[in-house]
Amino acid sequence: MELASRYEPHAFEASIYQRWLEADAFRPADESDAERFVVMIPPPNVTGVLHMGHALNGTLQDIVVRYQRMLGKDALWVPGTDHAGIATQAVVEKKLFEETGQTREDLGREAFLAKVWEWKEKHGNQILEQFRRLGASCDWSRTRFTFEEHMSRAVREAFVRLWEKGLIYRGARLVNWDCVLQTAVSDDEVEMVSKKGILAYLKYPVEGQPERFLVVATTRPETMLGDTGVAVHPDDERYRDLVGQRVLLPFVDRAIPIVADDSVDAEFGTGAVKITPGHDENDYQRGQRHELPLITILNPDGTLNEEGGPFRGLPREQARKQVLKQLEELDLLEKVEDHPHNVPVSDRSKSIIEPLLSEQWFVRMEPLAQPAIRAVKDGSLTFRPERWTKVYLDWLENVHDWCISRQLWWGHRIPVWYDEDGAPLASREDVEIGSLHPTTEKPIVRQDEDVLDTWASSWLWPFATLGWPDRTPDLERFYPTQFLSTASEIIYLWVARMVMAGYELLDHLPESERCPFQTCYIHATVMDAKGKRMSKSAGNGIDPIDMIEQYGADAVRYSLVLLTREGQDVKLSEDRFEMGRRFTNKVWNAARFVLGQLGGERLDVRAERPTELEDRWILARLATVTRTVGEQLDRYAFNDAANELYRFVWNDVCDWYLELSKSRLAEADGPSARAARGTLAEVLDSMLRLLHPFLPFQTEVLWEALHEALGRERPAMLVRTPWPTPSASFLDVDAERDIELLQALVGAVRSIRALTTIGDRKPLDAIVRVPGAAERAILEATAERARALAFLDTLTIAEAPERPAASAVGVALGFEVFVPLGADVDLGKLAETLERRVKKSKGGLRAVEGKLANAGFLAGASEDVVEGERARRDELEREVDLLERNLAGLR
RNA sequence: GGGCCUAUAGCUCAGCUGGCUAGAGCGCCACGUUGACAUCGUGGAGGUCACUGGUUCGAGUCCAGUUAGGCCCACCA
Repeated sequence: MELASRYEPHAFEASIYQRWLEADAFRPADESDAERFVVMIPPPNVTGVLHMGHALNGTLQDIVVRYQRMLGKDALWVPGTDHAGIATQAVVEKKLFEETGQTREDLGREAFLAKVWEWKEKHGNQILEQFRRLGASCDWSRTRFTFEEHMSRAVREAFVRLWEKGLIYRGARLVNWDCVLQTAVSDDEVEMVSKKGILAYLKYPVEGQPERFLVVATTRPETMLGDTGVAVHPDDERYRDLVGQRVLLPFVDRAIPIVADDSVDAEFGTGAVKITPGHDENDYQRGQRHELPLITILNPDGTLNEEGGPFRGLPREQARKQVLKQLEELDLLEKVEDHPHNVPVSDRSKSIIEPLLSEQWFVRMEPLAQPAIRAVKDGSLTFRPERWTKVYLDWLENVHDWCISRQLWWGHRIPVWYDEDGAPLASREDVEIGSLHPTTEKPIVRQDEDVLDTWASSWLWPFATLGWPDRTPDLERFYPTQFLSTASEIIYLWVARMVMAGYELLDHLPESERCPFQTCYIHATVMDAKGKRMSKSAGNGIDPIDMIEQYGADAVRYSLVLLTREGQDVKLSEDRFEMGRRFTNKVWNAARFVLGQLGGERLDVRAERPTELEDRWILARLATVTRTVGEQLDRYAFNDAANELYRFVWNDVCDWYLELSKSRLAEADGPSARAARGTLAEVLDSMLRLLHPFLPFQTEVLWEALHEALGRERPAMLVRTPWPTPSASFLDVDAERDIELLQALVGAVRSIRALTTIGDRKPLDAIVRVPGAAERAILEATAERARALAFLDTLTIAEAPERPAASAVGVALGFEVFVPLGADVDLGKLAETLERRVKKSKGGLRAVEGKLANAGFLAGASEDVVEGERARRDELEREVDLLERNLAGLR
């Protein structure tokens, strides 16, 4: 096939992906004894649009899965989406309101849910489509959705099991109330945001002591209407006589007690704090300690209820202003100060969270946490980077009960039914209204209205996707999984809970096999160029699909991996993708060059024995790189592997091997040319395989072209081709060392040539004197190719220069380079160059001598190492000597 | 308040268990190619490795402290 001179990703990506799908290339064999390797995608929200975090995470997972597949394992990557209760419901409600002016209540539960499903069917696939654009090799036949029928069964099974063990309870608690979405949200969905805020000093008249006031400081004056006490520190002299007395609450004329409580900080504000048990977690606890009543002053929508006295019906923000205004009019407001403080904000609606007393369902977490803690302690679960282990453990060791009920419609309905007296019944199956409660024998009258937190389904993800609670073949075969890659912010929300669920619910397995994944890899957070987190609201996001369209999926993948150091957040700007684009272009052109050389002739690559030093060298490098990259991928060191390949492809293959081969390839069909072609084909073959996990599309195209160029039959697709094995027979230490000599020679000639002119041209020939006979032999053998690389017409390797009168200058590494008589060498610059090199070499010499002189080093180092250092010292000494002689000669 | 992370060339970052004569990519300067590479190659300038102490024969690398930036957790009204 004809290959364009520039890699054009769009010409291939879609069709290559289609061919993978048609070949069913991403699906593990139905029956196989091969080792398995399983990855579960962190299901993105159905409402989601691919962002850079997804793109990075998708790339990393795909690299792992493709690599493992090539190793011959049954690699399975299960894709899917999360129904994301609040987020999705909010999207659809908003759309409904915009289009028809209706609310969900107007439609009713059934009809509204139908709308959400309709929306999901229409838009819910977008993000998975986007994963395909990236090249994700998921087994799409196993695509799952957290709200599908099967998941509902799993969710109910889990709920009922926990219920039966007494781990689920219903209780009145202060929960984080989202007044916009009108639902409880969990602690983990609340974000603390720093706000300007105020600190208001309110004067509460002391009962029975006219003209005496107790001043309390508060950031939320409107909650005073729910006050049921005032607390001071027991040791606070100022208020000692007031403890046990009462103050009169303005507006509602309620007498509330003054109590002493250790939790009060006498230094803060006035040292007196109002107690509002219904609207503050601390106050709730103080209220409990002092047996104070609890008054709720808000409606679920955030307006004041009948307890609000004159402010009833006002939204809380307005109530705050009104309370202050009217207190001022009554002369009960001492002052208002600015007071920056943290305010809880809902992740979803961005509205300020209100602590509100309500009836909710909870899961007792402490017992579930124990096995999850053991999992990391006994090594069943490893975090990468390791430091996240501590974050995970800290949370588990101080875990709070989990509020699992949500006042939403879009979600798994809580599988609890009540009889006419309100006695609950949890059931795996739907319970018919009117049937009898098995224990109370009273008729069932209703199902609980609430639904479960989204995470109450996604915590079952690693096994429910495989068929649990049924003991399906998939579950038997693919659980537990090996690798989970996700974002740090969901270690609590998701990762820890999955581990708990695995241990708790997969009780048919021995404990050692329950942990849902072996390695939890926490990927970098993608920041913008200024180091700010990328987010839609900040508008600083870079759309991965835009980048794919601009640079190609492979380039985007490679750029992301090159930029992402393990454990290090990554600052991203658009121009960073240029790096990946250049690399894909380089690979493309290197391949194009090689393919051009092969030219359709049927070549038995392996039959061609290497004839030259550089053949042996590049094959040795290939063997080393193959081994190294394999090891790096085994330990999920993606960035290291990408760097290794980058250097190999660009510096070794392109800059050296291809260039060295050119003069040989020119001689049509000699043994050297044939060996070069054979080696090129061998290197390209392995290189494409090594690069495939990173650049799946491009390598697949080139793979086909390679086999065509070799006149072979159409091969298996690269996606299903085995990973190369590092060939031990290629390992060749001598070749690696000798090529360094050659590279040094070329470097020396190049640098002297740069400083030399003949008229207005550069000299076209040079003579190099090499000190040792062994080196000379090597260099003579490769002089022809070195000449080409140094842009010379002739290059003579000689023991003694044949034209001794020529300007002789030593540059580096033991060579003396002579250029023709009449050449004009920039002596000033040359001297500078030499001086720099002398300085460097001397520095090196000092270091080596220091090492050798050093008793500790000698004692700690093996004889080989010491020997190496000695050789290095001798070499450096020669070098310094030569350089200094030449420098002296110059002057 | 507790915990974590980061500080190395103009920019973005490598530098694993201490041996470095501190690297890469981009950018910049010079030269060369334009028959694999709307490019590529070669050469070069540019760094007291945040600061202060310590451990060591030897510290960018380890320890302590300081400073600056970022993140997470936490109930200061």
